[in-house]
Amino acid sequence: MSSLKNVADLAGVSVATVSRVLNSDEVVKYETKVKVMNAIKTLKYSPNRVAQRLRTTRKSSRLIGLLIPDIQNPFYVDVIRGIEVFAYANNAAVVIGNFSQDEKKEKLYLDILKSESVDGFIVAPSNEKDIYIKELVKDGFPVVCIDRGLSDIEVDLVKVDNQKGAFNAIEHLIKLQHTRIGHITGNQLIPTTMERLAGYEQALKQYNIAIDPEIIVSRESDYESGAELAAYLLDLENPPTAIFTGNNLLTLGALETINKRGLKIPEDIAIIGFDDVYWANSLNPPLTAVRQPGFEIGKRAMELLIQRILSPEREVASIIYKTELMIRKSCGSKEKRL
Amino acid sequence: MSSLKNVADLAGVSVATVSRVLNSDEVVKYETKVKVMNAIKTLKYSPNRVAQRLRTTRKSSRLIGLLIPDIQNPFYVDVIRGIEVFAYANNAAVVIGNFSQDEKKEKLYLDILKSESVDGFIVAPSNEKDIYIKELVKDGFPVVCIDRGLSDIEVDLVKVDNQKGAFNAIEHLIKLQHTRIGHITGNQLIPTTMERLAGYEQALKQYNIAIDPEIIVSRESDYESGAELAAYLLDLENPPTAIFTGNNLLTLGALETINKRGLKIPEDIAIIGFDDVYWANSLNPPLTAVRQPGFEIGKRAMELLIQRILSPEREVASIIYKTELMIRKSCGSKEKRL
DNA sequence: CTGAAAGCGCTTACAG
DNA sequence: CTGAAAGCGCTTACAG
Repeated sequence: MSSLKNVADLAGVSVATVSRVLNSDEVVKYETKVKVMNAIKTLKYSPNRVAQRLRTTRKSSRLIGLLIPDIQNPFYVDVIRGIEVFAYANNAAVVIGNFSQDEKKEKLYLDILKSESVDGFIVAPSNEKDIYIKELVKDGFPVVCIDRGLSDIEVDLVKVDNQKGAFNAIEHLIKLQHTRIGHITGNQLIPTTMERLAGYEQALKQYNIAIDPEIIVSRESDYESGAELAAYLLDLENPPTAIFTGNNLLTLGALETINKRGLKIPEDIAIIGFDDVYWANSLNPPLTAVRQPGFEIGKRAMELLIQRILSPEREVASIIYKTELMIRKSCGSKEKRL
Repeated sequence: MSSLKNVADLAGVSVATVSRVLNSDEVVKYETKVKVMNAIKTLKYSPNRVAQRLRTTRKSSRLIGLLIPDIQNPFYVDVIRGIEVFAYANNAAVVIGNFSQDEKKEKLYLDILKSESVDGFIVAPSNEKDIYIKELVKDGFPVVCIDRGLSDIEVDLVKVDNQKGAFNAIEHLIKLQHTRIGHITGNQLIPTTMERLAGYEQALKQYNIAIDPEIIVSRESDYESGAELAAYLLDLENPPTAIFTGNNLLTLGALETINKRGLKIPEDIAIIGFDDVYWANSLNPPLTAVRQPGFEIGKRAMELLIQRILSPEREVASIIYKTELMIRKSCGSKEKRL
């Protein structure tokens, strides 16, 4: 790979001049510029991003650090796609860290990313008090949070109105005459879990349905928990007629249990999930779900991050997207139940 | 963030010495080492990976470039997980490029990764002749290919026996008395597509079933193609009784069409897919599929890459994993059909 | 308009 | 056993 020096030699100018034309500094004379451009072309020169990054300031060639709790969750792959498309358009590369909801791993990745001098971070904090992320923000690194915010500290945030989304889901179920609605929540340390639970409770209250703690169950936010907690719910003496699952993975797990028992959806048990998937129609019956715009969330987060890098002093932004209730067939239809 | 210089000053030694203890150079005197260690601890010093990378040689702090055709495909997320876990254990970070089967984007990412001075590449070439990847190999960069090889050039490769996997799938169908088996293949420019097609044809031949080109259909390797091609197959005057789909996305798409038409699986139409997913049991009925060990593939690729970086001259390795036929319920059972 | 020089944070061959 | 110095490939303030 050729260097600035090589280009300079070939063009018969100094490295400073070459650097100037690369950074489109207006001062350089037209003829010089042409000579340099030609040299660049014949050497197929392209700047070394590592060297650029070692300098304190730079305008382009960014590297973005991404800290994701679980890459197996399709919601996050949508987010990643959004980030990546926008990054690509901005000549930025992204370093990815998947910490699997493991704080030790989160810390290690954070350290690696810091020492890679990334220009900024996009992270989903493991919880509201996440000290590592807080430290990052305090230390003045550009960071934007996705999906989950941070308490007691100002930070850019892009997420969804979880409470409203859950409320809509439960309301939908209620209008379909369900009154005994179970809720499989995610890990209760994760802020979104609590917001969705709040939406669930709010809907029940509003429609004067008593909240029964027996049918609100919780463990981790993963597939196995979904499967096991669904089994628990179905084994109850007075089982729910509908289940609201707190995320993608939980939904899929619950579905396994329901299928395994040969239960019919929605006749035997209705199900509505938080998080939509692009293959919701491949499920039988198609899944009714609360859709988060993952791609848009990623894209917006990347935009905010670039802004933040450019103007560290701009006010903190909090972008709350609306969810969309994707009504398909897993909750039944009004006619049927009436 | 503190630098080598800061540590050196605090410890009262030169930066060279600090660097030596960091790189556990045996020569440094015990007392000096202790002083330096303390300084490192009090300053919470951690080396700048960018500066390290700017130096030509280094032993740790690697950066790995990953070029993936489609992050929406669950197979690749398994691969990524495998890569990432092994990378993490080796203090390596991974920069990810998702090129969506778009050659322009592939080229751009490759350029970015090169100028980030990554220590090596793990890539799934867009096809066997992929000139960019070939160039990379010729230029002496450490690269290991996954899923798809390269023609006319020696390169480390980790993949699966696609032909055998497809053969097994078709044989399974045949033993279940299916004789009219449709095949929705992926993009025919992708090597794996052709290998799977070869397995399909081999099985039919071996069991003396005529190959009917009418029921071998192909477009892209994505969801929409799966949905549309399944519709095409089902609309045929003499439609197949079973469909073999060439990958994950194709399977999901076909499932949507089958569900939409209210067809029963496996009674009305049997389906077997290449690629398993962790939520295959959440499908109704559970999907019979050819499983590729994605996680292991990723892990192995990362191992090979590290070896390659350490000894660029070692012989080229070609690791072919076996697939596993995951028999569930989407193809019916022998008893039923007999 | 252009060049020489300093410096970003490291590592390592060379002296001593 | 340790330090001074060169150099990796850039950018930019300072001269001219």
